[in-house]
Amino acid sequence: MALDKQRIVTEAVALLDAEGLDGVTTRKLAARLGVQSPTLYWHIPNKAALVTAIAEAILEQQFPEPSSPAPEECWQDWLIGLAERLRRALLAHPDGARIISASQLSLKMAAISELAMSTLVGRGIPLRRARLIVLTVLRFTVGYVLEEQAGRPDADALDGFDMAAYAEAYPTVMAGVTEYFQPGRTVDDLFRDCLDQIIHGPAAQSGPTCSPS
Amino acid sequence: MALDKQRIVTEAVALLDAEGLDGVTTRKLAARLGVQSPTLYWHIPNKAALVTAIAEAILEQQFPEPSSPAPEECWQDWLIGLAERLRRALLAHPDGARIISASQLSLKMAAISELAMSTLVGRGIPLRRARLIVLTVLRFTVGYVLEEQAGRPDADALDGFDMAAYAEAYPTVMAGVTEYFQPGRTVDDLFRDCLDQIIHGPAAQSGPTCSPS
DNA sequence: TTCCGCACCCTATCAGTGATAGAGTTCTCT
DNA sequence: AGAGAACTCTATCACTGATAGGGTGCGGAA
Repeated sequence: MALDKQRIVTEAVALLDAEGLDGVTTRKLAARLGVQSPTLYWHIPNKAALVTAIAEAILEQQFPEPSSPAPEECWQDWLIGLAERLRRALLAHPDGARIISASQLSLKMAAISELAMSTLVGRGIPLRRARLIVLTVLRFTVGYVLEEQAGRPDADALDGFDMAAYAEAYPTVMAGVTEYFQPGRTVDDLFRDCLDQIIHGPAAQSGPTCSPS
Repeated sequence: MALDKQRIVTEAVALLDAEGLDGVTTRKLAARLGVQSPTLYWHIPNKAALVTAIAEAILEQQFPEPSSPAPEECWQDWLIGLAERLRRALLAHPDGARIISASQLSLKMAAISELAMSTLVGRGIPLRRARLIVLTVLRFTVGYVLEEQAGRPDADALDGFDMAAYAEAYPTVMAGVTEYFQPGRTVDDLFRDCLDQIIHGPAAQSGPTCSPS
């Protein structure tokens, strides 16, 4: 089978799924492709470019077409859906958020921004506010998933960890998490509630009110 | 001079300032300390722990004491100030945001969360809302600075880049940035405006209205 | 005073990383 | 048939984080 950039990136994503970002090494990737590692450099300038290509592929997978604008639903719900799709794209692969933030100059990300901003402007939102909202939502989403995917503490870091002391030192944080997850709420709900906080503002108490404007 | 963990971390931060995160290598760090690299492993279990220690040091520098709660100012402004301090802490060193997000189980970060949440709860905000607000603000801030500090595209990635095509493909994004920075606004203003979006909600048009509740 | 043991630093070395130089090999077009 | 582009190879570089294991010096106990 011919070895082109397309096939390299596809296999790189598979390797990513199997071993995580740190496992994506030129040698392992070449081995999977039945080739020696220097060969990759004929098709790809360097590893940073490879990571960027992986990022584009991950986004492409969840946002194939420019993603249709909303038909008749309010822009708030639509934007929340967009952010949730983005989050799902990042969560779909290990270290997804790290990859996106490491990739430089993602065109796909720019396309998402463009789509979101133009949609909001089309709904009558002033340009500046549209920019602020979209920027806030997108960067929040990346930051959120980044922490969500953060390597769970390995055994070394955990043995010197006193759970009881932690709970005592940070009681409010502790109370906050136990309170939230009490009634069967999930981490997806938490993300959703944070988005509501951004988009609907302080008024919203979990639920799409979709006030005009 | 005795070589303890304190001195190692201090010198590591200096090395970070000089060469960025990728320049922080065990050998270079050891050389600066007048020592051989394996010596470091007597004081530090592995490099991940070193990065975590650097993260704590960076935060400590900007948040020395638990950071006094607000005396009489409204919590909105206080929280914005807190986020701005966090942003400044991350911007104060190269790759600051990357370091924070790479560090696992930061106690200093937990302390900041605790401070923020307990302050809001003390002002009468319900526990769940306080958690949502604080979580949103903190993760947004990290995501924001992360992109802010993202390596500007190196010359290789830039030569195949058509600025005109970019402007044509993403006109709304382009218009948004030129509009925003037109009247002498800075990136600090942009961050501030995004925070307003989160904390004051859609009503706020740049300016601390601080409505009750 | 001797001597054991711990704290600390060393040399030597490992496996693995991204990347380059330069020598084949094939495939296509003239 | 032959030139040259397209592609893959071997060999090697400079570095990385990390470990093994041997020293050195200073403590306190005998």
